[in-house]
Order: sequence, then C-alpha cells, then structure tokens
Amino acid sequence: MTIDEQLKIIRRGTTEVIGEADIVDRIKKGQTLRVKLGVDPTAKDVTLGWAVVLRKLRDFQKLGHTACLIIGDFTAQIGDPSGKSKTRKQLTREDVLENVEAVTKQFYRILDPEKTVIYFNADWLGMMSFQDVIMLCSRYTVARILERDDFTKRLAENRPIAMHEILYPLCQGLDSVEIDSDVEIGGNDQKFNNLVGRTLMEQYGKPAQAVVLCPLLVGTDGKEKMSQSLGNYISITDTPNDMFGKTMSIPDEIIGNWFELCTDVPMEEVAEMLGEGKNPRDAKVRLAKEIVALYHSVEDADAAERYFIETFSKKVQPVDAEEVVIPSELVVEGMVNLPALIGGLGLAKSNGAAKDLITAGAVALDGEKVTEFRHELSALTGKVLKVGKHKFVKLIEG
RNA sequence: GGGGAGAUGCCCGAGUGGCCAAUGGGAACAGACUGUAAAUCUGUCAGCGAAAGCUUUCGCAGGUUCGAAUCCUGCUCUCCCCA
Repeated sequence: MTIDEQLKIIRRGTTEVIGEADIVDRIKKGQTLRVKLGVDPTAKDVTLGWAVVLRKLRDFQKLGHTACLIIGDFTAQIGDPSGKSKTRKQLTREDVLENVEAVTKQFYRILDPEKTVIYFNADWLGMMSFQDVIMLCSRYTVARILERDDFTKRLAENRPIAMHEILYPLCQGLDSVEIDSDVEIGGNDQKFNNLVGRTLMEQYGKPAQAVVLCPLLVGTDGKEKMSQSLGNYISITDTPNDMFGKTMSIPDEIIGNWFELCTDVPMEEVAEMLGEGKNPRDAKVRLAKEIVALYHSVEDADAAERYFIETFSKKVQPVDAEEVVIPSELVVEGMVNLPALIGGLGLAKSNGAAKDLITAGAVALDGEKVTEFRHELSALTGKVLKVGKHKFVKLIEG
C-alpha cells in the first residue's frame, strides 16, 4: 500500500491530524507505530461514540501498527474535566476495576487482540512522590493550563475549578512519555490534553507524538454528544433490533456524519445516497443495517430490518416479544393493578409514571389501547403488553 | 487576612411566614401527524394510593411558630472585590 493510500485511511473521519509529517517519516522508516488511546473507565458499555476512536485505532492495526490502550485507572479517580462545566465526581477504585473488566471484553469486538497492549496508568502515576508531582508541575505554566477552553469558560462564568483538575492534562501527557507513543488518538475534546502530551514528551527529550483527532459522535437525539449519562447512545452490545431501531430514530441531518464515523461505506457512495431527490429514510435504513452487520452479522441486519418493518412501519405485534412472568404478589383476588405491574417490570420509571402513560393512551394489550388500571389476571396472561412506542413484553402467569 | 454575594426540583430560574409539591423556560417522556426523522399541536413530568388522601422535597443540623423554601442560630460549600 502506498503512503497516500495509508494516509487516506488514517484521515477518514478525523478533524485534524497534528504532526502528520512525523507519521509519514516513521512509516517510511518501517517503524511499527505505537498508537495510544486513553481509556477513561467511567462507563460500563462501549457506545458507538466510543467506537469511533476504537475503530480509528483498528485502522492503524490494519496498517500493521500496535494499539496501546492506557486504562486510566489512576486518572479516573481525578475525573477528566473535558467538556464538563462541573467538577466530576471521583470514582472509587472498585468502580474503576469493575468498569474496566466490563469494557475491555467489548474492545476486542473492534480491536485485534494480537496487536493490542494494555497499560494501567496507576502503575506509574500511582508511584509518584509529592516531589515528583511538584517537579512535573514546574514544567508547565498556570497561564498555559488556563488556556484550555473549559477552564477559560468556567473562569469567565465564575464557576469553580478545583486544583486537582488542572493536573489532569499533565497526567495524561505523562502517560505518553511513559509508553513512548508515536501517535495518540483522541476525540476532539481531547485536543488540549493530547497536545500537552506532545509538549511534555519534548520536555523529557523524546520525539513528540502525533495527534489524530476524531469528531465527537452526536447521539441519537441529534444534539448532544453520545454519552451514557445522557441516554442518547447505542451500545455495541445492544441487540440487533435495538441497534436498528435506535439508528432509525436519529435525525436526518446526522446521517452522513454517522456513515463516516460508524461504518466503512465509502464516502462517495454516501454522497450518492444523500443526493438530490433521494429519500433520507432509505439512507438511514442502509446505515442501520451497516451498523448491525458490523457488530452482529449480515443475517442479523436483514432480520432486524424485517422486524422493524413488521413492528413499526406496519404496526404489527412483534412475534418474539420477551416473555415476562406476572409477579404473584401483584395479583390480589384475581385482579392485577396494571400501573404497579408496568412500574414493577421497569417499563416505566414509577407506578405514577405508568399511570400517566395509561391515561395518555400509550399502553396497549394485543394492540388494544388500555384505559383501565385494574384488570383480571386472566385478561392479561398470554397477551403482549405495549408501553410507549417500542417496549413490548409478553405476559405469562407465574 | 479584610469586605460583599449566593446555595430552590434533571438544568436555568421565580418565590421572602399560610392560597407552595412550589410560577416560567429548557430538557425528558407520552399522544396526534409521520419515515421510531424534522416541524407543529396536546398532555405528563417527587413517591405511594383506585380514590379521598398520605409521605418525602427548596445546601446541612437545630430552633421560633398553630403553620417555614420563606424568620433565627450554627455548620458546609461556591463566587466576586481587596491584600
């Protein structure tokens, strides 16, 4: 593969490649690049948003390079201030370890384990003495740290910045020094931190890493960045049907962007699909199938499409709704209080919320809208309960 | 170290003794319309209860009062100005 072809792969779905010339040099010299990605173990699920940078890492692996994952078990206890207008809550060591375990398994759905090395940054950051920390701090200035726009903004808005937060970029930069990374991949919001890595590596007399920045994937709401705390996410472990359905719910404007960041479909083809006179819905169906195929299989993608058309486009009952047993304690003298059932099954936030849903006409039994709260047990069993647009369960007697 | 301001529901933000489970906006959820898109209209939005109603909420802990988000005391946290 020529250098240009390799660069085309590297550049897809990035906003900026800083130090690209260094990457080219090192590839020409035949080096196996050490490509760093910091992993913040604050979540249990790998979302499509997270997958963007993981897939970029995989691109490098495909070109023969080594992925260096830094598990931020130490830094997670500080909390990355990136994009946050508030001080993050600090995680306990147990939380971190639990998340790490859940998440590393999911990484290998994307990454090649043969070409992946995992580091824990507590191994070096946790060993530093206070004197080491002070020496580190002496290599950076307050003014430079405060250049960072989160900090600038917070200062301007009279919001607090805790001292430990300004150390976060330094910690992350030190990771790069420690593992001698050639390239660091990061989301756009990591630019500042990644650049600190470059500076720090030079300070320590090492060649500076290049930085590859990927845009942040917008969530299914089409507004905010995809994140687990906002609930606008698709997890790579979601079922094919969920993945498909959630993808179909994204606003039209972000379809192209999702193609670029979440699939390998050539951009020329994407432009074609989104051209004049084309129905964006068709592009979205293709997108949804591509995504399902990537994390499940082509067959699953086809099945998910069929399910989607049956259930939502034609509004037919799903055949394979999950079966759920009606808890016996909810049955009193043969009667069941439906709000309590819906609340109890977690289909609504609370019994009160379930009641509101029934009143709003959002609840149906075998396709028939329900208006009553109390029902005979016999009138419920064997029926498909629908709550809202896309929650279905089949009720079974306990 | 000195002086000043402030802490209200997911967020912003009204409310200064009873009419406050707390105005308004945003977010979210649901219904109609759709393409599980957008826009629009409507409804809901502390918990429990079929309901009457009950319980818990206005930084934290006490107190005054028949009655407190509102008054008093102490505490915690944050911001601003000066050093």
